[in-house]
Amino acid sequence: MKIEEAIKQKRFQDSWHKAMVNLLFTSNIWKNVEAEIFSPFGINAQQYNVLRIIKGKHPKPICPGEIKEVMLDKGVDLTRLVDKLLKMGLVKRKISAENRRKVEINISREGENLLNEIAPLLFNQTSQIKSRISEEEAELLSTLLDKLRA
Amino acid sequence: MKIEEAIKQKRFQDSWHKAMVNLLFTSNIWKNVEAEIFSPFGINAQQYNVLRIIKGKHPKPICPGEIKEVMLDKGVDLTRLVDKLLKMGLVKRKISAENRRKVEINISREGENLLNEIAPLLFNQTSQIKSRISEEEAELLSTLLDKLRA
DNA sequence: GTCATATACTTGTTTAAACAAATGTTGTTA
DNA sequence: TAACAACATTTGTTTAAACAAGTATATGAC
Repeated sequence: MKIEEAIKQKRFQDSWHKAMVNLLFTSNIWKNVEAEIFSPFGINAQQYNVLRIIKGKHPKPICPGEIKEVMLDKGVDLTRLVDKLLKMGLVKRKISAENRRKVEINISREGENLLNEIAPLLFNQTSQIKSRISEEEAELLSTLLDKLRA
Repeated sequence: MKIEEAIKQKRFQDSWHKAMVNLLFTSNIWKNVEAEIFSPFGINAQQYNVLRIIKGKHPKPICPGEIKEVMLDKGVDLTRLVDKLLKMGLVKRKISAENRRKVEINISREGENLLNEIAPLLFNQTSQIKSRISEEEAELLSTLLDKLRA
């Protein structure tokens, strides 16, 4: 469905404006799709991403500062986000022995299980996209988005 | 800058996954750009859009239900959003005489002035995009996004 | 060693999203 | 013309974002 029908707006200022509206609209839809995948597990996209980052360093521990560096969004409240993951039993947390300012976070067995459950569901979603645009088109889309940010 | 550098991630699952990450990342950046434009005026993107929708029907009044229909995001709390616009003196609100369940909203003179101040700033931002991608590329981007949602 | 500075998180507070329940109004139907 | 469903919006409550200020620890200059 073209963006004009999707948001019931006949005309746009110009092609660039239309593209930007489309960008926000489409990303919003994708966010909702992801949210529906995460929701049954009681987590959100941000928590999922943090959990993956923590798993990425496993079995070594990772500290909030390191997580923040890797994350797309810089203004995240890691303390309270990890609080929640801890409460759900998805991670373990302790103060570093070498540097008592630092906090060492590790993924728990339950955390790993959760990621293993969610991964195929997400993969499934992405697979549906494969039927809608070709690999070349996906690369082209990335290239255009890269140019857009410049 | 390519997405790989932008988020410091060397590899992705596949081209489709990369495109989706890029989509979310790029839309987030654009949202922040918009937020910086709106912030000095004490409003956010959602309030700006609602104000534009209200202006779009001016001088006829519009009711919350109508606004909701046109909006991209369906789960908006129109009551409290309009409360804020009212508090800032940007709109006027009264109960409909024909149907006392309905609320009639009109843009105020101050509201129109605000839109007139912000419009060129937004146009300026979009113009920068014109130097980064051509009109054909903008159309192509829209087409790819349309296919993505399908 | 002591003091200033930087680091690494944590806490507090305010503001906004999200979702369900409630209120008042109108249309419909037996 | 009650009774009931549908409608349009509001209110309440819980949960999460956002941003500034605070705490504890470490580092480095003198």
